[in-house]
Amino acid sequence: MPAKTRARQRAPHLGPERRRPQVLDAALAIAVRDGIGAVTVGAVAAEMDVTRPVVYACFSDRVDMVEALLDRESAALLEAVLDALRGSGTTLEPEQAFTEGFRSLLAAAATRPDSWHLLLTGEPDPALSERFRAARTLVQAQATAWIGPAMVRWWNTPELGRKLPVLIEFFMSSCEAAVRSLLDDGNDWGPDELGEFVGSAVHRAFRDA
Amino acid sequence: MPAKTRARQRAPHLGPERRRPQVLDAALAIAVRDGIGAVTVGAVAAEMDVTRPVVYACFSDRVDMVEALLDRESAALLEAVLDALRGSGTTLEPEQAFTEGFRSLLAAAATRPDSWHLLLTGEPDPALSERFRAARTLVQAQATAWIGPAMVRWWNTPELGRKLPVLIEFFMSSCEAAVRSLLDDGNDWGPDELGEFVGSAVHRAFRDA
DNA sequence: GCAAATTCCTGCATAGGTGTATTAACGTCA
DNA sequence: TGACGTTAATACACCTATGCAGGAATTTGC
Repeated sequence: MPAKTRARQRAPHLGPERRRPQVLDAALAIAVRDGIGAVTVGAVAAEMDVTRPVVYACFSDRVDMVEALLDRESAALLEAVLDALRGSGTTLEPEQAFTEGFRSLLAAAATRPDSWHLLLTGEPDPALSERFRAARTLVQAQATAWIGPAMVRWWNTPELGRKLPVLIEFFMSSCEAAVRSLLDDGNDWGPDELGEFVGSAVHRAFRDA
Repeated sequence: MPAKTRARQRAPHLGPERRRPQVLDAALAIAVRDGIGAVTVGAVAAEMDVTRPVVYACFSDRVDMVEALLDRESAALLEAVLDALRGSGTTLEPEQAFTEGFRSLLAAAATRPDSWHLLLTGEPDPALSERFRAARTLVQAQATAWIGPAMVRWWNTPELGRKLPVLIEFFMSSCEAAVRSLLDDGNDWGPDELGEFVGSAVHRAFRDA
């Protein structure tokens, strides 16, 4: 026997079209396991038991590949977050708005934990930090556009123009903390009760700001 | 003319002992400017207008160098944070405890913004993430040891054992958000008033948890 | 002022990553 | 079944970073 027992000496002929999703799956697995810095073309190829040119047939570039990954993973999350923000706008009670918002945020997080892990802990690569920043900035802008007017309507908070940036930063961090708690190993909270708990806490912080 | 006008063809003989702090300063500058992933031996050497072997004379290793940087930068910060936690424990009023704590936290942050920047946005390197995690874990443990008993004393919060991990995660994120707000470019808050504002908000969130 | 030790620079070997051209195997369709 | 186009592997050139020699310059001590 000339070499170690290889499962298959040659991978099946699937073509770039059918390999693309496999490449992104492998890249996500590596990013979650070893950090996004470990997502190299070689690592992805090894993860799917294939050689590097196969990956290059799917994406022109390493950056192109990771951008595709971020696009795919962030699309679902972004939609979930924006839904959470919009959905809770219709609710009349302020506290319910927050708790419902956090509830649906956490429900979305529980559905695709790997995607959340990626977007929360990512950004080691200077060539891609722009894209992370952009995703976060978009959510932040949406949050500002929703929370600002709501606070005027509900509590007519004084000096809101000055306070709002700080409160938004606070809000974003609270969302991250909530998701982190939910995805934590020793966690025994369900998305619903955790959403209510955190949402209500954030509500109290904002109400008398 | 054989080459471009070089300021000094040969750097002065200082020796490893006097170069060590210079190396760390250069490393910090690079980390803040381009991220910690850009802190390579070559980059540090170029930053201080010296060749790589000079850096290797000070630190055996790239990891050794960055660990020394983290040690130096985190030492002052850790002390400041622990002081903030302990100092606010003597205060009797709960709300004052939070506002005072955040005030001294932000005062420390304002003194060494680069260090904070490093520890908040760092961790791209798998070989060093352990150290980042350790620093954060230590602060987290201290926060837990302080906040847990205090909440029992002040409000006798029910089901605290289950809630505390979530609240601590929430608290840590709030600290990060506060520091981020303070270090933000368009920020017009001083450490004191921002500390009071955020501390009071966090207090309301915790009081009725 | 001059030797000697210290300090710095030039250059090299190694390792790992990128991106591409060439070659060999697979699949498919006639 | 057999030929042809598609697909994957091998192999290469290049780059950047690491870590380590040996030779040149500067301090320092006498």
